[in-house]
Amino acid sequence: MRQSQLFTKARREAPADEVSKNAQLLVRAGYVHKEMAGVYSYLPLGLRTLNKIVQIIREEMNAIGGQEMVMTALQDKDLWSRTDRWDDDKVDNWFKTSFKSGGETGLGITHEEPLTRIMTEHISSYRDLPVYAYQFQNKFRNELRAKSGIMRGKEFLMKDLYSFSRDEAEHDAFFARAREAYLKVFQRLGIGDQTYVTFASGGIFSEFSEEFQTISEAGEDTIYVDEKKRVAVNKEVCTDEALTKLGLQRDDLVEKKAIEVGNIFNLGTRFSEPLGLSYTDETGAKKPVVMGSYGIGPTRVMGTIVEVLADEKGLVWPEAVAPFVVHLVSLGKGGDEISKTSDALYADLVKAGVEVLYDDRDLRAGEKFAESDLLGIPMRIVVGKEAVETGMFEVVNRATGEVVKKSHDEIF
RNA sequence: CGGGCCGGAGUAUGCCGGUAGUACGCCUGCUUUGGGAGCAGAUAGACCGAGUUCGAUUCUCGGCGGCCCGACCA
Repeated sequence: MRQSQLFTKARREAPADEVSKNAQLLVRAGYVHKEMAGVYSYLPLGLRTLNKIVQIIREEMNAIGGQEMVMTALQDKDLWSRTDRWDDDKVDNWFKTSFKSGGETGLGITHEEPLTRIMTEHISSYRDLPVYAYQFQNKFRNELRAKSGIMRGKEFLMKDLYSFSRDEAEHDAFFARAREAYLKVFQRLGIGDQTYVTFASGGIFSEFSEEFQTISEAGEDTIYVDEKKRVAVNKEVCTDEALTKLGLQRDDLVEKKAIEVGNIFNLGTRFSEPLGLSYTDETGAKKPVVMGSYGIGPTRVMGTIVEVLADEKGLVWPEAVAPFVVHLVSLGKGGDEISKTSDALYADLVKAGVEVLYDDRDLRAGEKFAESDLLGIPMRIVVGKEAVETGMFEVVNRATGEVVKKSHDEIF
């Protein structure tokens, strides 16, 4: 798209009320707008990036048999009472409200209960299992303290997948596949090298849950990393006993700060039993369904990518999640030879299906370059006098700063 | 939820118990055009309420809001 048509505007200074790198840069670059503490709107550029993150996760969830759906934000109090997760002294971060007609409701903090109930209408035989269902949906959590920009909000996008299996063995097999899918997701998102499967507290049905932790000073968690085995242990469970169970040596571990970008865990029959989700097996015996849950917060992931990859000049996006692949920067102005050359290249790029943001505005070169650096689009193509005279375009790699000259044909 | 810092224009600030000034930004025009240019013009501000006072942006109290540390984080 033409940048002259983009309604967002980059800012030179960071807003006074943001401290985190991700929020400062995303606000400056016009990707997000802060509505309140921990509550952000996603503007055109930000939404493009968020949607790319979502699409990568979607593809990997589909690849392991996930079926996409979407559930309601408004929650049924009675349902949550049945699993004892409605009362404020049990779960303290509900946003609760009431119906005009009477009765209470709350905005969804997670979706085990409604999905389990839905499944009771569709699962009754071993032949109906296993089932894997997921959604992307805004979650609402009344956090006492929002922090770290878009990484810990009160309203945030979440991908939550739930698995429904016949028994622990079937669950374990899927769990392993989900782990691999998650690793693939983070690899594709450009933070794979910094992201570790991390053992964390597991709850009642398994010894450990597995977190996906991305090394960053901006992280809230402390983990101990075994670089060779590419696994880590969350500080909260890092006892000698646990290390023995996991086959890790304390001497091999390095302490790091990290951001939790995903979490997968075994739910056992915690929800299926109280909500009556069971099936009849081959012998005619009735058994509770074994469940698991698998979360990734796309908005948190977006903030994490900024924290990990941005530099002093601004955002740096991996190509897979960049709002545009090419930033075409014209140094010409209305109607001159440079702008004609730029217009032609823009038209060719669009025709070739390249996602290109075209800076066709009449601004000075320095301002355009500074803003281009801030936006973080991976490839910048500069059209100046030289391009008109020699037919060679300057192609700049945002991440490395590397500059190469390419002809029109070499670009395509 | 415990603790701390803070609240005047988009940002940074000066002065002040007598109703707000500067710089940069933003906007317009002209000039300029390869790393945030110059000139001219314009726009834009005291979080809310109560109290003290002749008078409150300034002092006091109470709200509300923001940030940070901790706690929490299905």
